[in-house]
Amino acid sequence: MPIAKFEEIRSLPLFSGTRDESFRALVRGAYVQNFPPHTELAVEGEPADFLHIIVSGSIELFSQWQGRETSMSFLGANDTFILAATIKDRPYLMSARTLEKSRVILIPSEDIREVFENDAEFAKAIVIELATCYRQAIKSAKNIKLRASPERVANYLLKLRCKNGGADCFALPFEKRRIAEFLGMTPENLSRSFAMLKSKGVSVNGQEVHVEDIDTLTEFAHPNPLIDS
Amino acid sequence: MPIAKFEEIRSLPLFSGTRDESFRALVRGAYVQNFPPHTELAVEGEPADFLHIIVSGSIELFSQWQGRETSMSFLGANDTFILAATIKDRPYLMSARTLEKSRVILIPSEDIREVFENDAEFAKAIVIELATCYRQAIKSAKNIKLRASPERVANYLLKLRCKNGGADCFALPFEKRRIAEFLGMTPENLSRSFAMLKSKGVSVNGQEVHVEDIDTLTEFAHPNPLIDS
DNA sequence: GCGGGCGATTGATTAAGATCAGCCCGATCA
DNA sequence: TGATCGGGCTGATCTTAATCAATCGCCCGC
Repeated sequence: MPIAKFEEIRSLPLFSGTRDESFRALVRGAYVQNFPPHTELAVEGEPADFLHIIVSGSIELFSQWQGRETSMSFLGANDTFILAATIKDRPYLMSARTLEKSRVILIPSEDIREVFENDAEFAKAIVIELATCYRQAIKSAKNIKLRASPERVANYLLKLRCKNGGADCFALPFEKRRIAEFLGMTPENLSRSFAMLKSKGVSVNGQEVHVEDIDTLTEFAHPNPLIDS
Repeated sequence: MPIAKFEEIRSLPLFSGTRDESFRALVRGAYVQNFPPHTELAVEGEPADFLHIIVSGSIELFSQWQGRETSMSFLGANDTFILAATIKDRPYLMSARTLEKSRVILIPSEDIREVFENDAEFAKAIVIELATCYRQAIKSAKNIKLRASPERVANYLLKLRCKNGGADCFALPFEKRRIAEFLGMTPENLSRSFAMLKSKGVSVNGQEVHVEDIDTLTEFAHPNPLIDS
């Protein structure tokens, strides 16, 4: 594996404090892999053999039950999954698939657990990462349980706008049907939500979003840092 | 604070590995408090000044948005909250209230963070605890997003039965309206779900649940370890 | 023992969202 | 260039769940 790639990983919050020795132990058994779009990298229920770190591309975490499917989250460069399963040595709770061509580092779970035992700094970094994931999961649950679907869509658009530096014009990052699943609704209803949000100062054409009246949209969405971070 | 109480706490997974010195540092600033039923111990949005550990009683974590409220989880003896906020030094994402008379230990967040920095064993224990909470949150989200409400009720009853050692007769642990909120439905619909589950071999009278046909109930519920643990 | 209050239940109604079906449009490819 | 396929849109319909309203039953205090 190219040294340069590891230097990049080394600087991630998860590894920045680890001892050189520990980092080398992690790297030793690790490998990088390229995946084409729409490839399953992990299947829920299977043992967590590797911690995954995304170098580039984007990945969807999703779950299934009785033939139904729901999107749990979208991940991008430098994100990791699925840490909790690795640490606890328990099966994955979610499946993972690439949304586009993606490059992923895989580190054997056993190595992670061993370094975690011996390197206090690494353990602390993991705590921070897990606490962040946990809080994100809580926010997501609040979003689903407390808001109706057009409200979720409105807040999602506000968050996207924020990620795009506050620009009033930006692109949806994924297919609409993925976004719909993530927001806990059908593609049809996402479409209808976009239609009704026209009256709140948003227009969506294909992947392109135009926020024409941020105040009206914000007033409708009632964004809240304890949900939308 | 009575020494005996701390001995009990000392044996919790979260503290069992910590050095004596660290444990003493944690105990030094801690105090125990009794709360009457229906008392708010924490309000979402406020800074996380204390890690809470429940000695006895039961506590509900809940959230509000725009006048709506939802129950996020129920906690009992030896459970802790809200660890992630304490570690990250960020505001609570959920409010907490007692459901009955409860006894709670409060440890200043700063002490937790300091010991966390210096005691690797404590940090590791926190990782385990956080990973468990995270996985629980994911399971809960899957439950809400993938299942219709009578399915959630059925699986909730199966879980209760399991907690009661597999007995076919047991009591609901909380008021029905709390359970309804937790399961993401109205009390009316919880009532209707109970009524429809009669045909699946369950009868609910007041707080008393009677599982008369576990096979039929199970077949309807399709319990799954990746959701119901 | 008698009201009063609250949670639970039940039925009627309304609203929200899912499903189904038909159509459009742009990308792809023969 | 024309055919095909898949994603997305839209309207109609159906299902689910929320809301509203009335009643019941139980606990508690007077």
